Amino acid sequence: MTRADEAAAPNGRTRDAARTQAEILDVATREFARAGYDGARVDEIAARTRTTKRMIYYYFGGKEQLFTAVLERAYGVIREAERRLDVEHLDPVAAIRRLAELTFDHHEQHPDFIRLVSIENIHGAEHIAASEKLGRIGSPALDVIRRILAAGQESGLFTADVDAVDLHAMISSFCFFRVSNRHTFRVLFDRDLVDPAQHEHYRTMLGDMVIAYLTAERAAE
Amino acid sequence: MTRADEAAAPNGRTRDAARTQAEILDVATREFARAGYDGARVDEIAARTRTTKRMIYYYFGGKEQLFTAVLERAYGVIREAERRLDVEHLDPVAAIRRLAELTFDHHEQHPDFIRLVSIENIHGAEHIAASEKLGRIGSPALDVIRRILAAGQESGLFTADVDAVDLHAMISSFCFFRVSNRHTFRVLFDRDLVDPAQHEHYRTMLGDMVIAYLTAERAAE
DNA sequence: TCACTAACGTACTGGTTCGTACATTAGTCA
DNA sequence: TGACTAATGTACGAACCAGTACGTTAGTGA
Repeated sequence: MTRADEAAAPNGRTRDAARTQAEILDVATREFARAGYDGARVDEIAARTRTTKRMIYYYFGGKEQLFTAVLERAYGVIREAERRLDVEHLDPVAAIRRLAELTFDHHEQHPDFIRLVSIENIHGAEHIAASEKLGRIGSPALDVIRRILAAGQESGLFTADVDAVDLHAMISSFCFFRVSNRHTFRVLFDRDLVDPAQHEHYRTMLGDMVIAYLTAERAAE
Repeated sequence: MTRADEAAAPNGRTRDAARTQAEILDVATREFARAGYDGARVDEIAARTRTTKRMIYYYFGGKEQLFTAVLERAYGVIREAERRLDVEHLDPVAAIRRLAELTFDHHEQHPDFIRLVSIENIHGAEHIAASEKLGRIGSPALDVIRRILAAGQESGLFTADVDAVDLHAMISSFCFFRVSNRHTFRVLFDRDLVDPAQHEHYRTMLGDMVIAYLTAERAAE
């Protein structure tokens, strides 16, 4: 049930529902990320698969549902990474920095995911709204942030009274923008935000920004 | 040469190249922002105009060039707003906050612009790269940031040694994300980042974040 | 081993959509 | 005022593309 089992094939053409579906999802992810929802071609996806267009409709129903399935899997990947994060042993400052870096790294390593989310926003998030899987789960990152924030605020280390969702937005915005807008930013300002040589530079900048915000001395509010 | 001059029309149908072009651009902006580049329909744009599809090709050449023209005008609007900004009389902290708020407000008030930029990034910024107008101008905001940053760093008020482009990226990321990703964010985290009731909340958060970053006490670097 | 079904392939269609060939009219300048 | 051109309208075509009707084969359980 894990992936393909090429060995079992008699002459090369085996029937394997799970593998076929996974292959379609892989190719569809690239195609949707490449060209957007309307720019993506079902025929193109089929052509890059070892199967045919008929199978896409057989397994997923249509282009819309295929895109929804692609989104569900992409969100699943980052949630899994967030779940694996362990910051219990760190102090609040180090823990927040660690979480921010996880988001930073994941976004950088998964530009297709960023593109899919951008595309989904162009379409008003209608696909994830219709998805049952993505509807009411809530991100694991949010739970982590909540715990760190509570510890940091209680100890007096964190002076800002943000809530977890807003802090998540702050971290995500920096990480997301850097990848999603790198093309226009490069053309307009002649700077590559995803230049590997600047990786550490921006990673540090993000952490500094978040920590500075959380620990700043506030004037009387 | 400013806009239309309805008065001159004898019975309602006048020939006015400037007005026709402006009207096409207005409608095209909405249509591209609504549906993305590939989702936008040239026929739909023509239908919502007082002219015909023929005119779109007559004046702009094609769908691609029309989209480029739409982008050029949209960028022109924000650059004009940045040019009008006057922060010379403010101290560096207030000046940076003021500039951040300008970006914040502009992005909030021009969601179509945000969508167009998102769409352009999906397409690798190929249209603005091909544009002569947008190629080598550089944003007025950048000049403003450079001056403020120099003053703030000289006076010792700003401890961070960022450059103007990176600071611009930081400010833009927060403002852009809030608008561009509001749909997925609302569905996934049940929070409307563009809720009018939270306008001041996020505006303050942005300013606090940037100022905290710029003025934070750094450990020895 | 045979029947049954899940998995798969081929060929096609109906609607859509960008773009254009061709025809026409309003303004303007000599 | 008449000729010339910029501006505009109509009708159509060719390609493209999501989706499907119909037919076939591999595995599997009785």
